[in-house]
Amino acid sequence: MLLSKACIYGIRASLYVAAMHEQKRPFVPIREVSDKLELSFHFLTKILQQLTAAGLMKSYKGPNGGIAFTREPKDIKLIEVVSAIDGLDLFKECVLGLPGCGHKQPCPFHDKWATTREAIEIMFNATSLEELATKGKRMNLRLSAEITMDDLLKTA
Amino acid sequence: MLLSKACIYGIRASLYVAAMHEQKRPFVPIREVSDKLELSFHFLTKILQQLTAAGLMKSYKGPNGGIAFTREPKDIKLIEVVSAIDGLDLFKECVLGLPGCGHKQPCPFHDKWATTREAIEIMFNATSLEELATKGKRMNLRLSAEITMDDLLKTA
DNA sequence: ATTATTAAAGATAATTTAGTCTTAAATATT
DNA sequence: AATATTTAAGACTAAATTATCTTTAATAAT
Ligand code: SF4
Ligand code: SF4
Repeated sequence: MLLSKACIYGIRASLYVAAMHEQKRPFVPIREVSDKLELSFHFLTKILQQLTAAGLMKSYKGPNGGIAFTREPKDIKLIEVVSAIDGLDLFKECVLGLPGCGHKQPCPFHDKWATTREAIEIMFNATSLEELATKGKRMNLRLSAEITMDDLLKTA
Repeated sequence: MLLSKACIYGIRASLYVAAMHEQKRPFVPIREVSDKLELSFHFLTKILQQLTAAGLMKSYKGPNGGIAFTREPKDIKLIEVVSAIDGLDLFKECVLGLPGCGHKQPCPFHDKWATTREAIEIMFNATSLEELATKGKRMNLRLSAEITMDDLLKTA
């Protein structure tokens, strides 16, 4: 598995919040996100705390509170979410798990892996939250097992 | 992490056995592999059993026993080792963990991920054990934290 | 002030992955 | 036949990840 569950949930939640942001509703309660995406509320809370700790989101307690991005979703790349939750190891590590990739003597897989690894990094680096959220809305794609963007926005 | 530890150990062990195969020493005791690569003998045993169960290796008990590939390492692709241990989910799954990738409505990440995922699959599909083992020998690359091919072959 | 709503924090539990240890079965050597 | 070597199989333990539950703190509305 490329990304941890926590990271996947964090990305999906980020895409939901980004979609709401475009609807001029920047502050969203975590409960709403967890309900809509069918995620554990408490688990998601912890994950989103990592995003606020990383400065990607801000939070506000109390009625009408919630979470929101600190910057415009068009300026936030997916890799920032990945970095805040899983870290950047995926883009630095040896595919064979050997320590000191890039410093020490390479392993036989190095050249091929370095190329592939970079493609993965570029994918996350070149994709903004806004881009995916917009595309999701335009094409009514899904953010959950059976729930598409239309479903999500309908009852927002 | 792209591959599980079990899968990583399985690949590293396979590369060692492939290198020995080229030295006209097809049957290698598991203990030798675990010692050379600094892996847990029992853990590695279980992993290699998956490779024999998958028909990739054969084993022989008793003195001078060990494991060996059933086919020439030049005809065995890395993806076969990955498949036997981690399965092929990595090459089929949604990057966002949604079920039914390819059948159900896609997620917003789909197009980019499908491309990257294919690059990963090609990497494992287009690389043979022999290729990496030979390259490792030729360039004295490492198969363990501090142990290069030369070290491994020297005391074989 | 009181109450309701919300995120933060922390304790606990369940699951999966990783790793260890023991015993059994097969084979070769003597 | 007895012994040593080696893989197979299974029980067990440890660690990491995933998930749940409870309590606390902040904020708003009444
Ligand atoms: S071979 Fe390359 S990818 Fe693998 S550990 Fe060495 S430097 Fe890293
Ligand atoms: S968006 Fe694409 S990659 Fe993601 S689940 Fe759907 S089909 Fe799979």
